[in-house]
Amino acid sequence: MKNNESRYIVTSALPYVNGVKHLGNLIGSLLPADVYTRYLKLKGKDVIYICGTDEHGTPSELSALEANVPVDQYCNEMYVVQKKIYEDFGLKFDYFGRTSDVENHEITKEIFLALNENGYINEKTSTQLYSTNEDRYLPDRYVNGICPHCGYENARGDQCEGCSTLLNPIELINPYSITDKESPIEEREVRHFYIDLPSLQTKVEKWVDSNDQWPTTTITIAKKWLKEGLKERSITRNLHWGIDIPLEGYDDLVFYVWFDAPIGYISITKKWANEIVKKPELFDKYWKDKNTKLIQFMGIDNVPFHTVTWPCSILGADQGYILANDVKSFQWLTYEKGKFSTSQKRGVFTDTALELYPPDYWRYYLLLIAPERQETDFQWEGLQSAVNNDLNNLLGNLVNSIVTFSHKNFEGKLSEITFGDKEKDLQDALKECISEYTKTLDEVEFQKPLKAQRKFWQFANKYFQEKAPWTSIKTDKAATASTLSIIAHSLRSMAILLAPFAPFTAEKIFDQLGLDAQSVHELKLDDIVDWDCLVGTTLPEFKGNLFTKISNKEVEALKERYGAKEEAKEKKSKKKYKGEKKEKSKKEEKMKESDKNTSDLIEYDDFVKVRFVSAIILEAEPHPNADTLLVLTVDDGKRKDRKLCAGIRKDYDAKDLIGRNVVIVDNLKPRKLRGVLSEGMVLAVDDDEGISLLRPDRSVQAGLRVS
RNA sequence: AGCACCGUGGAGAAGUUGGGCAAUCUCGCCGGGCUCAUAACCCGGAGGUCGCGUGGUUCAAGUCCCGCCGGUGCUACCA
Repeated sequence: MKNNESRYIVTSALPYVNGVKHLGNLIGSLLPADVYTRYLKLKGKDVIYICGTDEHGTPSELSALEANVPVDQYCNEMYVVQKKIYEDFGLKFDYFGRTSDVENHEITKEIFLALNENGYINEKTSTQLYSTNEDRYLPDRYVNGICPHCGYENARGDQCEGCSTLLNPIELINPYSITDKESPIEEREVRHFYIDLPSLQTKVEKWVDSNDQWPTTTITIAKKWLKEGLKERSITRNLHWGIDIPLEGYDDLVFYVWFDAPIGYISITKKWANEIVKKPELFDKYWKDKNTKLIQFMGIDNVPFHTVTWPCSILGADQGYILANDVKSFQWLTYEKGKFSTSQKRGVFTDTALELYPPDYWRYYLLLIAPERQETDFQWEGLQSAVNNDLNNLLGNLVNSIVTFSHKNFEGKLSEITFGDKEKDLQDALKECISEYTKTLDEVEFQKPLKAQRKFWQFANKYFQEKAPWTSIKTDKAATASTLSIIAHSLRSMAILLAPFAPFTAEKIFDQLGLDAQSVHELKLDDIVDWDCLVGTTLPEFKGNLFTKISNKEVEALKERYGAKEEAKEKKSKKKYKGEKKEKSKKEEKMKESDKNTSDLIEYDDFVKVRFVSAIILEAEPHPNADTLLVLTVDDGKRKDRKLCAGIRKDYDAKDLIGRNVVIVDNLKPRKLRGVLSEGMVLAVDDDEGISLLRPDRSVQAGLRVS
């Protein structure tokens, strides 16, 4: 039955070794790849799941520096930490390796040499900034300085956030290292190897075009890069931590992490073949046989590397490695309407998640909201609802019910099933569930197969309710026994279907049904429907609830603790504002009513907190990135270079504003508006005719306080 | 700025590739039923001009086209 086509390699984007990942990273590739692998196994396919840590590059070096340990030791430690977390989440890799392993060094060098042999490698020199105290060359994003175009003081090496001009770090005035601001900076000539992507464009384009079954987002991104035309790309860096260049005289260089990281998929498989299963011949069978299907999971940011640059390396090296058959990408997961942020401590990280709740709670909820088509939002109430309503009420309670009822009346013995109309409906519902489940999983979707399962859970509850065994027990014991038995069999099917998504729960259900818990992972699609395998067996005594509900109190506390509160409030008020705007245009009367409301009076003390001062406009120019904004330079009595963004462009010409008196809010927290820092706010009113700036009755000097 | 994606009842999502009879699901809300189980489960109901345009195409648009507004991401040496 197993033919050549049923061999798969599933990969998840390699998590960077630096630090514990948040839930977005988990659902963005690791978790779906695990579910998909488990599903392929359920289908009886020959499949391996390959992942590992991506370890090279500047961030590793810096993190190690901060932790005050050698970088290799740092990576060793973090590798262990991450690996443990993923295992605890039930991610069942065939092998979780590392890009710093010797196999990756070897294969990366081989690929480089092959590319060089085939004429796709060029050497070039460029000027790079070097931080003398740190003894490091500075990647673009690790250097800040004054923007030569707009004078913005903290322009990044790659792009000025003030005027959004793309920059080369050597253009910066007074550049400094963001990791050591005091360190003197030198310009140094360095030579680097470049991969000649332009020469490989036709080949990779042909390959991309042959993959019209890819998800749309994947294709769109790949084609966009190709359309713009590929540029030569440097594949080496002046770092210490990385893979050496296998040529004489380049001891100061290592490969750029993005060159060697994806090669990790190959090298980790090699290590798996050699050391885990000890069948070295499997390596070629998986990676060099055209009948292997490579399915890669990743966040959307990784798509260009997996559809364009890495395939270019493989195609250019031409060593027979296969390319991806499917590149499944995920959008971002947001956290309570904001971003997950390591620095601001917003969001839940994988280690703390496991301390809070069992892995299946997270797996179920995250997969239910998997950001497949669009960004989706993690919300504590969502987790609560998924756990309480879906898992506990529908599934857990049904198990609970059957076991206790059966023990009360039948000593846990399961009888044969008598099939009537209702039973046939239940069978049909399961068939439909399986059909939806396989159809959507074959399309590499995750929300839908879960929802299909939930639908069946509901159906089973409904059946149970309609059969009302607590009533029938009084009159017809045999029929009641049959009802319990068919539900017990349904639960067995549910467990098998659920196993790829929530493996621990599936095991628990099997255990409660008196089956071997581990066997739930070994059964195949054909084993799911079975209406007599439990007949005559005895259910074990009730082993306790499958789930524990999450209380409202807990949710409140969690929100507080993990930084969800503030942001949520902010967003709410934003929404309200939007809503008001809508009403304003449609139902203005309501607005007037709310104006009359006197409950919003403030104390004098509140008023004096806001410092309104007079100012004079010195310059005005259009905002580079926003059609509605003007950037004003004003004299506020203290400085003559204060910049304010004002949304008045549709009603004012920049040139008419020079020299005008205005009133500004002096102590408003500066905020960046579309890339330009606005230090304050100009007062204006707005009616049907447009915007009108406020000004003193006669011309006055700048810096006078409004009182 | 360019490009891409997104904007669907109070909340979160599906539906947009191939336009078609009642816009789907989960939660929340209102009312009812049942009691084996963890205030569970089951049934019924209210609530949406599918961001905006009195825009275009069409017999027909949430779905295609145009414009606008809002949000997010990417723009190649952070990974």
